[in-house]
Amino acid sequence: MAAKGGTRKRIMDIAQDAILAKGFDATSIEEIVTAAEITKGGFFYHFSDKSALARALIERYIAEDDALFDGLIARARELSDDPLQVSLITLKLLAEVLDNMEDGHPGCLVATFAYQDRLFDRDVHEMNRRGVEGWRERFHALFSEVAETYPPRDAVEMTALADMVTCAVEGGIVLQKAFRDPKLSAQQVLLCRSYVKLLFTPARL
Amino acid sequence: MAAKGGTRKRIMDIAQDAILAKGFDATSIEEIVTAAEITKGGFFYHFSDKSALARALIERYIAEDDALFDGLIARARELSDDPLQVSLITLKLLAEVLDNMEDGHPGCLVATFAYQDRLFDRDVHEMNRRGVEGWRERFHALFSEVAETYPPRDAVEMTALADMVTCAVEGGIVLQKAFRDPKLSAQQVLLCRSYVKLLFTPARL
DNA sequence: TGTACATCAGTGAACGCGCGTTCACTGATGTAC
DNA sequence: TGTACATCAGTGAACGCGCGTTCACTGATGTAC
Repeated sequence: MAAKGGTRKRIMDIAQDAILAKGFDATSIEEIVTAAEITKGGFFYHFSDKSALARALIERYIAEDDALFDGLIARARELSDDPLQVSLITLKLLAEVLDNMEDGHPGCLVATFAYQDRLFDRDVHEMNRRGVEGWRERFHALFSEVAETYPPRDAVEMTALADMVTCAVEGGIVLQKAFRDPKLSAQQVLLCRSYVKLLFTPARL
Repeated sequence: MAAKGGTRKRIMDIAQDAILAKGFDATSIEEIVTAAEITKGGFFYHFSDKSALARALIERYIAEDDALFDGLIARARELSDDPLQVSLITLKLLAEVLDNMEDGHPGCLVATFAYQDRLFDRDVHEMNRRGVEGWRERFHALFSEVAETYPPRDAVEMTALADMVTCAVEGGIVLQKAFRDPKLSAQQVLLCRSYVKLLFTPARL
């Protein structure tokens, strides 16, 4: 028997793994409860229906991801005062986090849910949107700060540049799943970092 | 009654739309045949089982995508002899194609299948891998050619740079679905283009 | 300290529905002689 | 030109299985007096 409150978390962990490998609809409650070593009734004690599971998963996923990004940015700010360096360090730290995941990133719930959005209600859509919006805002703030000091060498919208980080991660995960190469998303984040460096570094010779 | 061979294509078109909006498992044969105005028996006349549909879809999707990329690159080569310009024109043309899709890109089958790979057999995995590999090879050839003439301003693997184009499209589609903003993937391709420009353009002052 | 009751975290059996698949059959078109 | 047969592109009914959901019940733990 797991610790208090352990069953709910175990259900969610098992469900998330399966959903990221097969999709939401193809992941049955039957297989979840078998893996969690409970009965179907136990599942419905914790979640009123299957869509309540979806809401709980996306909510948790976004909260964890937000905390991760905030942690990386805070750490980068400890390591430098220069806004460009803070951005570059953040992206390096993000690449390291992705690189250190054994077997690579298991997949982004936001991407899965976005690609299966007909299955979900307005609540889930809204949480998903707020998720990507949160990432956008964080990187937008970072890059805007850089642009105040270092004029960009090409005309680029800071919102699009902020989205580029998310794209590198999301696109990298898709490629990494298709190629079965766990290093790809970290590599793409580093490429994004290289762009930020070239874009903002002043010409010195 | 549709033209000869029309039913099979109609089934595939309807199925692809539904799969890109809900996932493979959640798309039932029942709903496909209803929309195609045939019976279930008719479906099984064209496809031995549901997984044969998956194979046919991914095969067609990759062939169409390959043809699209080859067309864009060929057109860019008509417009310039300079390898850097060919790359930049190709990326601009790609962004225009994405931008001209009303309601945005409906979603990439390779991404859907990659995110639901537990549902499919080795055949589908292999086709998926060859799909992303084809895109990688095309852009790798393009960028390698550029690098021979224009030394890159940052140490970057040409394979990773080639994957960056795919990432911009794939990541852009994920964001565009989450934000419900159809312009996002074209924007990300243009950002990728800006990176290629900065990376290879020689310093002139 | 003992008893009564409430809450928590499930069990286990049952349900109806929709799914993928099979199969005998059919009507229209194409081909051989 | 007419007839016999084959193939194509499906129809329509039936199947068994697994799915999400419900519900009456249970044993362990917590709280009130």
